[in-house]
Amino acid sequence: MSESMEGMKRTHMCAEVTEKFASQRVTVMGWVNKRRDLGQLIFISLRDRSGLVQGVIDENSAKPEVFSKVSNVRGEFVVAFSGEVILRTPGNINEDMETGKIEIAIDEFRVLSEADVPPFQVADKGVKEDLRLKYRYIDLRRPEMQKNFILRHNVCKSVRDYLSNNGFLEVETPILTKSTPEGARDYLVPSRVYPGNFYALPQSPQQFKQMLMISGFDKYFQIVKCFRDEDLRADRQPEFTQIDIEMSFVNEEDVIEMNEGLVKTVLKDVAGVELATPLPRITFKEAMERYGSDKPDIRFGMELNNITDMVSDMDFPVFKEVVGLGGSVRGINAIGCAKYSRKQIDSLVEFVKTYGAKGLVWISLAENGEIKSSATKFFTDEKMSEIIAAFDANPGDLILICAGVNDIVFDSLGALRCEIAKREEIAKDDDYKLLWVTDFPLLEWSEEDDRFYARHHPFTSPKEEDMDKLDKAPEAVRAKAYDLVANGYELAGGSLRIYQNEMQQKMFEMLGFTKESAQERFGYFLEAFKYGTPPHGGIAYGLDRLVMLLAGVNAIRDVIAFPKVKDASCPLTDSPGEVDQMQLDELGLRVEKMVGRSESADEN
RNA sequence: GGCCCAGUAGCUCAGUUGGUUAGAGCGCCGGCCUGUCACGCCGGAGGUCGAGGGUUCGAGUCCCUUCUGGGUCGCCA
Repeated sequence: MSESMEGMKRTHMCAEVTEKFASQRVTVMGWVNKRRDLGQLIFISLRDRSGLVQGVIDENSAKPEVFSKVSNVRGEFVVAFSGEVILRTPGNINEDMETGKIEIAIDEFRVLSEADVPPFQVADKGVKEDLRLKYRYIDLRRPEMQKNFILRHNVCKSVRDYLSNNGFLEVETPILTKSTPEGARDYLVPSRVYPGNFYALPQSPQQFKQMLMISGFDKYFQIVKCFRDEDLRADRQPEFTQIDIEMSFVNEEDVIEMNEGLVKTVLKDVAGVELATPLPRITFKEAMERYGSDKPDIRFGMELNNITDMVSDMDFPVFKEVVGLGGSVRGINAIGCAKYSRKQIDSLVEFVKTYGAKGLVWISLAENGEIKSSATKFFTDEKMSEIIAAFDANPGDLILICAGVNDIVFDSLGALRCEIAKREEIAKDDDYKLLWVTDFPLLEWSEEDDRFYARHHPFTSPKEEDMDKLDKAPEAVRAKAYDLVANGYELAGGSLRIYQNEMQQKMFEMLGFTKESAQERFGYFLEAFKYGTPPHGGIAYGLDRLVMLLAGVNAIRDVIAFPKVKDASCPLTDSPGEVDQMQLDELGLRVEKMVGRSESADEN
């Protein structure tokens, strides 16, 4: 039987009831975390967003109807109780609880809402993802999850405060907008008024924020949902949140400096971390050479070492072949990994194969000085010593070498050094190592489509000093683009934009657009540039990733209240779902192929 | 679309070489208990071993197909 809360008013959140309220009467409301029933004495551990507080009731001094209500509650019932705050005797203090020095002597008790036995307990650890998400509202009661969302709120607040204090305006941009087929797949929304026409959900408010610069807002930001219909990962959801920023009359230095202030402030505000600025910067080229990645994790070393020249004279087919093809031979020194068994090394070989590598050549330096290798017979003693010296390897180390075309070698070794760091638990979650990666290539050649694509987006400005290469060697042109990288994650990415119409036309031309097709797709945007465009640039952060890093979790699902699962569906609402024929008719849509989700799921 | 891992009680898991009636902890139900806080003690219920097919005298265990979830490659201007 549930009761009304009429006449009862909550006076405190659970965790607020500390010893300073001793002998005061308080009223708390929340969920029964646990009932500990000792017969004539019952303890109720009550939970709300703030934490826990314990209520106690003694059969001998309590009204029988109150005692009976308390003895009948179960976990997750929503209850309210009032009573005097009493200090616990020294032997009964719970040091692990904020409110462990007191308890509430219950004299009034109401069951506001009963609860079925939940499918899993709030205290359960390691509950499977699909179950957690199906009953997300219960999952979100877990203190770890509540902590994540309080953190998320604090991050947003810190960002808003900092940007507001620095002259930024938050302006909202449309969610129903126009499809821009460059880049990720769009989510489409059919138009009722114009059957056969579609809005697209924004992949980012890129063009709108640039038009806001043209409008003279000068400094804009928005904490905004973005949508990309691509496959999910631990750090990728189809809808995610960006901290989107754009500034006028700035150069790269201005944008970088402002953002260093931002991350420094956020880290200090929410995590108490002192971030040393200015942050290190490396160019894209250097990031690839040293870390095999454009988002290097610099919490640990194991940098890549190019030994192509050193091995070019060797009569080893694996090396010889790639050197002949213009590829390279590079490796890393996995410090202290000579202990790896053959099986463990084989698993590393399998690991790099997923990145397209043919395999790994390894040299293991045992503690006792013995040297083993997967290619011993091809190495002279002299060559072996030379390579070991090049990697600065000592007894106990394991050298892992990959040969192939550069892209594959970088991908493989870049991922391998992170994999080894993970296995060896070298990197700590609360060690935040941020850096800027700069000087990205402007364009990327697509073999498949036989054309260039903008690596960042088609509004990114080339570097002045590379302008002369635009026609002769487009692939060598660098962009005024920068990424903020933290612990191996791309935390933010941005650029200075093209603000001159001729340059923008030129860019479209290079991307293979005809004047007409550029006009058709981006006409409104090009038009806007004609009416007074300030030089501008900006950046966008993956808010979910930022919060994930600060929360010390390894999937953005844990910092998104109602996330999607791997196939982009939602186990809680069971979306996406079919719609009525009437709705389809109204939109002028006919479904050709239907793949049911619910039917197949029900058969299990 | 590819590859890898997992699926056994409500939850988390164990289950040997294929062999008797599939177990544990938590939770749940009933009883006892006045200082618990992972309360304790006694008793009980609860299983399509994800599903389908196959091999076998015999399958949770082996094989095939499939579903669900996770990770990842491709993809993500």
